[in-house]
Amino acid sequence: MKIGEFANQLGVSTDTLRYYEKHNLLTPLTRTEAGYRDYGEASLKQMKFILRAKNVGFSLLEIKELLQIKFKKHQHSCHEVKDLTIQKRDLVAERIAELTRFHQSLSVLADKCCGGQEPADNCSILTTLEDIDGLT
Amino acid sequence: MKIGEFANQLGVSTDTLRYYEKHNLLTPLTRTEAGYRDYGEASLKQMKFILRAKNVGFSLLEIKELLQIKFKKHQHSCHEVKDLTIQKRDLVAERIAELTRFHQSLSVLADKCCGGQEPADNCSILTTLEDIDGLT
DNA sequence: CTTGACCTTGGTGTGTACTCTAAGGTTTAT
DNA sequence: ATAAACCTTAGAGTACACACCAAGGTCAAG
Repeated sequence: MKIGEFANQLGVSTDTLRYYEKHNLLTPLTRTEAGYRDYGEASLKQMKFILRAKNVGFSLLEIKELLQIKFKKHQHSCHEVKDLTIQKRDLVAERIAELTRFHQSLSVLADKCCGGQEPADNCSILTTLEDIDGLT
Repeated sequence: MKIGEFANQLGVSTDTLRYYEKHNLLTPLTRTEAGYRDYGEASLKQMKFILRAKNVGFSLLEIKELLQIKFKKHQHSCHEVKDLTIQKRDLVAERIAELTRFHQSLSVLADKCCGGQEPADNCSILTTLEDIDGLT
């Protein structure tokens, strides 16, 4: 299968596939005589793995680690895989916590403001940002 | 006040201050004879505004908008300010929702895996990423 | 046999918020 | 007088995950 058809099947761009190849996430096993990439069943499976991993929030770098483990499963332990997963989960949790603080602060600000059409001279959002030191 | 002292007082780097200046967030009013930036009380206030806005999650671009409103308060309405705030809040909420989905999926994966020292040949995390199509 | 759709490589551009470097001028302390 | 510590500019580099482009080769249909 050439790159275009392969990309279509997966709903990604050919650029993406070449990018993944350059970054050692997925390399087609063979090339045609003309030098075209030739993707097969194995490539399809691997791409699906990558896309699923992306869907749960892993970065491409993390996915590369997962793939290296997957390639040599018997040389790695369940522990390693679970560790990666938990590390990622905790990182995501931290980011959620930070964004939740933002959301909270923004809600407080928004609630303070009348939102009317009058000039913003006394807008409580602006004055709060000018005056208050807290708001972490 | 020269840039180094000013930066120290605020806990930011001199690079950051020059970066903000280049992007029209904060420009010191005057320069010394030698061409050094000279920061005053007004700059301090404005930097505090910027840092607070950053603390609630606004991007530098959004902060620039807020500053433009702040400079000409009577030409803008409360409505505009509240709109910016609410737009940002909703954006943050979307990102939180996405990350929460990630967190959920990662938790499910982690819970499935024993995490033991045995080889990863049958690791449920890997097999789940290989096999299952759902996991959105 | 030529047109159009595909493929190749290598390189640049995007957004965000800085950080770092090079090459040089200024100020302050000894 | 000279070294340390500051300042200046312009420009490049970082992370991340691609998208886009140019210049050219290849393949199937009409």
